[in-house]
Amino acid sequence: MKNGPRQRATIIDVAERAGVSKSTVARVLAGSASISDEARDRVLKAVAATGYERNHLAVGMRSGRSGMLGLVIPDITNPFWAEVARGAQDRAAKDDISLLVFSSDWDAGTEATHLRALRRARVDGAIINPVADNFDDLDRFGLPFVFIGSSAERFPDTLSVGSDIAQAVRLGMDILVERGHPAPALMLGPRSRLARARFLRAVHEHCIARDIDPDILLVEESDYTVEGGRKAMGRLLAGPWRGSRAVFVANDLMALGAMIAVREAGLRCPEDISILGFDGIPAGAFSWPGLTTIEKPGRQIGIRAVECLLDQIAGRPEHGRIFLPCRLVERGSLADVSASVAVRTAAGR
Amino acid sequence: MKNGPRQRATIIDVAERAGVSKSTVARVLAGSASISDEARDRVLKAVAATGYERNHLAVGMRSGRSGMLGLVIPDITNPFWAEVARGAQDRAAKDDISLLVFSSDWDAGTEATHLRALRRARVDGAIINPVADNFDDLDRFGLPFVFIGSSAERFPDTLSVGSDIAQAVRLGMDILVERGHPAPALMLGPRSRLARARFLRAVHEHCIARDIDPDILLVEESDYTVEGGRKAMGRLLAGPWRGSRAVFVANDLMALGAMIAVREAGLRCPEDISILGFDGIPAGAFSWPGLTTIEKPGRQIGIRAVECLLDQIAGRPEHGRIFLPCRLVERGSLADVSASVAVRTAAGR
DNA sequence: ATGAAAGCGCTAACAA
DNA sequence: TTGTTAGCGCTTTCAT
Repeated sequence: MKNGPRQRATIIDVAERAGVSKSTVARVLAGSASISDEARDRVLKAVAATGYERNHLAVGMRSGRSGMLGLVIPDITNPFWAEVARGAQDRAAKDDISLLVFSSDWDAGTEATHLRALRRARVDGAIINPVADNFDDLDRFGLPFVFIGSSAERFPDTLSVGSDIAQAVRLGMDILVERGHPAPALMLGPRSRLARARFLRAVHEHCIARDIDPDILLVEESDYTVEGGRKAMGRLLAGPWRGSRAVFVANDLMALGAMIAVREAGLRCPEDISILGFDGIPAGAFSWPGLTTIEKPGRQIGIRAVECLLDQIAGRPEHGRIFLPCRLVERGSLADVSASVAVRTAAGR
Repeated sequence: MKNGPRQRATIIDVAERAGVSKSTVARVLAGSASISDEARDRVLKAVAATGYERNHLAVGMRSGRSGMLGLVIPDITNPFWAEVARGAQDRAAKDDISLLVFSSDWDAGTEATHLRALRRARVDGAIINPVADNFDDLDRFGLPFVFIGSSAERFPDTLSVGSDIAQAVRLGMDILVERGHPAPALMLGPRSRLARARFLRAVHEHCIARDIDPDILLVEESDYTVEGGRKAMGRLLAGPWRGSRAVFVANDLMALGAMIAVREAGLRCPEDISILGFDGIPAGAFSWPGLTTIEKPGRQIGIRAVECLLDQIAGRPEHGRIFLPCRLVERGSLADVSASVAVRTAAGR
């Protein structure tokens, strides 16, 4: 049990050993041109010999650039956000930038605390999934930042990277129609969430384009959890049901819950009820049947967010709002009744 | 799109505004006792008025404490490691410490790069799941650190926090016996992994204690992935099978794969084959049947690792190696055949 | 091409 | 109790 620190070499040690001045060493390290080969050589050797490693704290202090970025997401334990974090990490590492990662738990107070920590740590910028309704600290935040995720929509004037929900919904409705479910039931999140409105709007747009009355769609509401999805599906199953037996669920966790409810009701998915999810969480691959879903580009969001932030910090032209396309992941939860839809509808309860 | 930085107040601004010296401000900020109420009052007011926030870079530079810790795990996208990260984050936040998180992808080179980044960032210490076989940089690492996870076992002389695999295996074998599967098949990870040996050793110890010949246990080998587990289960199903039809799988991903293979073979879990997993990943809750498994205390590991590291940094008595107990999570993948084991065995293929 | 020196924001002696 | 001062390790003029 001896793992302890040691005295670290500074630029002065290197300078002494190389027989040059601090400034020369700094120049070599910075890759400056005006350096004699001989000097550079001796400095490099001295660096190797002393095991010198630049002190980023000192650099940051002098230059005003800490070489760190902050990432504030709701919960690193949530697979989607973990993907985002991973993308951000990888992209940042490319530029030799470190990431300070925080989980806000969807709590405005916690978020505020984390943002303060980021400011004190003097990160060069931050990527944030905002939870506070009114980000009034926004102006006072005093740091370059980029918003990510659907909650960023509350701030249309702010740089942000998110998934293209409208495109995703279109993708979902299209495959549903193709499989013979032109009027699926909808299982949405809580009214308070902005993503819900956006989801619903996209569905309406689709319906209108297809000449379907959006109001004939059954709508059930839940809370984005497995248990919530289970209960909501129970309600759906207990009520009247028009059209083909398919549900477009606004999040995978609820979809998984819905699947359980179907089984509990003695029915089968997809034979009796088709389920289409939304998110692309890994667990969807292991359910039975596998969950057909729309996958959000989590990793890409992380990557683009870092790039966007870096550009902003460097004063490069800004990007505005970026919406990344989602992808259909076909597994087994969607039945194809396009050939027999009339029959099935008649036979339905 | 106006989110930009601003000029930040320094301790000098505060001092001027309060009409005191820098040192007085610093003292107030540090909570020093020797301060007149009047001075404290004026400083506090000035702090509020200027919106002053301590510059951690500067503090770190002067004091040698950056207030940051490093966390290097294989992959933040892996639910177990995400749990660990979350635990570490939460514990660190309590002490107002920030976490630099890196994913090594089980690659020694990547790990080395990340460790270098941590050193340059002058973190006060690091929590590492070591991937390098020989951590020969260990002495040269030059930072207080704590190892986490099973790979830490390669370094018995080093502070570490991990799960108690022996206890976990005992837990698993006990429930297996209780349910009438005294001699389950074993699905293990690759030979190269240290966790495998430890797992196997614990099984042997159990067997010997129960007077069972360990060699009668069927052993299949795979690679800790879902697909690997699926294939391995296929092999198991194709071969001869002694005793009750139960498999103790050394990781949940493989267990989920095994479940799929069972279904593909036209069999049912748990009626035909019982499966016991190991890890406690969330996806296990959504499979059908739910995966009965042994859950590793991921979050606790993160928490304890930070505490252990902080203690080490502060020079408090060290902890040595810590093994945290695992927990049985009962879902539906384990049949109870204790009453009818003789019959079933006879009926088995 | 190189060195000397100032200073980033803060803490910690040392004086007063 | 308070102020003065000397750096922490580095970058960056400004001279040379």
